[in-house]
Amino acid sequence: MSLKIYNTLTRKKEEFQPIDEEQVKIYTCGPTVYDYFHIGNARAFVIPDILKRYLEYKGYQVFHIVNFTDIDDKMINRAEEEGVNIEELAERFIEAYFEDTKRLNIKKADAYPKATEHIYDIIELIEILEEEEYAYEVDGDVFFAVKQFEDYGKLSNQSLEELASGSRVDINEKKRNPLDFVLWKNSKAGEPSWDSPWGAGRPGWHTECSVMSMFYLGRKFDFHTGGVDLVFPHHENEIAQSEAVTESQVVNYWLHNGYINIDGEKMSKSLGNFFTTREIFAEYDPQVVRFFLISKHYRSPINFSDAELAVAQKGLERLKNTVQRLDNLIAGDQQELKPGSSVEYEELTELIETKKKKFVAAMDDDLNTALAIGSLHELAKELNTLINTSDLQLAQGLISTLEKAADFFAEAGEVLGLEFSGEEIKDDNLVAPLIELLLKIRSEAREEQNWDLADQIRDELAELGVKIEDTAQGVEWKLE
RNA sequence: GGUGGCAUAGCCAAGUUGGUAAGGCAGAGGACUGCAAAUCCUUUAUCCCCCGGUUCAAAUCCGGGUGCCACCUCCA
Repeated sequence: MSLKIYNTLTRKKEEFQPIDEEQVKIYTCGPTVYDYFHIGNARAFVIPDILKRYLEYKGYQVFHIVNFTDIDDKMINRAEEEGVNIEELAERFIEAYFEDTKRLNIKKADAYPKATEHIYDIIELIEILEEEEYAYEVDGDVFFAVKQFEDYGKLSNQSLEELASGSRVDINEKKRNPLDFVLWKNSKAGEPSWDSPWGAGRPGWHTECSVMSMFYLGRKFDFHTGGVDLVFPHHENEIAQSEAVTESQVVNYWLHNGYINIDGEKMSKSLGNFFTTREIFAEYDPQVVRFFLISKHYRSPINFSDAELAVAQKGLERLKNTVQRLDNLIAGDQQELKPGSSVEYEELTELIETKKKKFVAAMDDDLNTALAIGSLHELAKELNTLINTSDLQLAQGLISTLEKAADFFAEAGEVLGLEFSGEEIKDDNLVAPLIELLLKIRSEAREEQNWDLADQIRDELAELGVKIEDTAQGVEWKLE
């Protein structure tokens, strides 16, 4: 079985053929670090993480680059608003990015280049484009001449004429063609700038991704990911820049995730109807947020709401519950085991295999996480039915079969980036109130002179390392 | 105007090399339970926006229509 991926470039599902059998290269358009990222951005970071994890599951080594856009209009404006310098602003939100992606259980990329670290590489690329007559300079601005690039429009499946007719582009007298885009921007007074052959200025947005992707991944790499809104113009322009230089296809597979909507309307920073990911973390476990994001196919638009998250929470809990029961049974008192024949559980073993195959087939089919999760639910249902059987005998054959099921859940969890079993990360704040609660019960028991219960609470808490002291001022406790 | 996509039960949602509708949530019934909660099980679409066609067979293919969303301006 092999992985099939929908390629925006060809508008078809294609069988994945790695350039290098050993190592797959992925470039992801990362955030502009002027704010906390919102739940829509989160999707664009989780989806490539799923791709990466699944490729690793399939035995590939993955080399993944995520860039930070740390110089552009938004950065300049926000820095000014907040009265900080741009570097500080970038640093702050890069840190926030790492915190938030960590909580979403997104694996680290191999490198996180910043645009400002590659200014001279960007200048070099523009110089080549200028030499080859793909670019022209007007008063310190440098533009890419889209007419010079024959394939312009191939990603968004648009011809220049079509793009022009629907164009809402501002008329810029300097441009030869309204669709020409800025490679190098002449800086205004007070703006950050770098010296260049065209005077002081800064790079245009699209250029950095061409430069950084080829710098780290070479002139040919496997995947480029981003949100659908980046198809045009960002990725279209990136193709133009890169391929004008390489004269051959740079990216094999373009992956674009769908939007997150609010009440059917797209969520975006410009519309202001967005929720930052960390805002949502205050209400929901990051695992739930991740589960929500992958419970639908990555190319479909998804609606975001409190109700949807609540549904995701219940769905995830259901799976976790089953795995927990499984773990409990497996860890159960081994002495109680009765001899059992493995033949009895052959059916269950087959079932696990079937669901596993379904899971893999779903992931193979354009990363159909929704279907894959469905197979987990199906297995959970079967296991629960079995576990609920009152005359369930803990025979050795059953235990090893249940272990297979638990292994499968662990494996699936690794692919999906979810933890179904094990200790939940409980809020530390829970410990103190719990102990206080027990102490209150103990006090009540003492008042009723129920010394047995009171002592039991004290002794068993002591075993757990909680030492109780009855003082004149009341009950005190401490952790040993 | 161009381009891409969507329309499946109360809600969310999977499903095209055509073969007789996954899964989740809610609802209903039940198991368990001193009570409650939690948990678990069962159950819910004669039918997949509409019309027509191809076929032994279509949610899946073809033609036409309707509605919705996105991109064509910074946006994941």
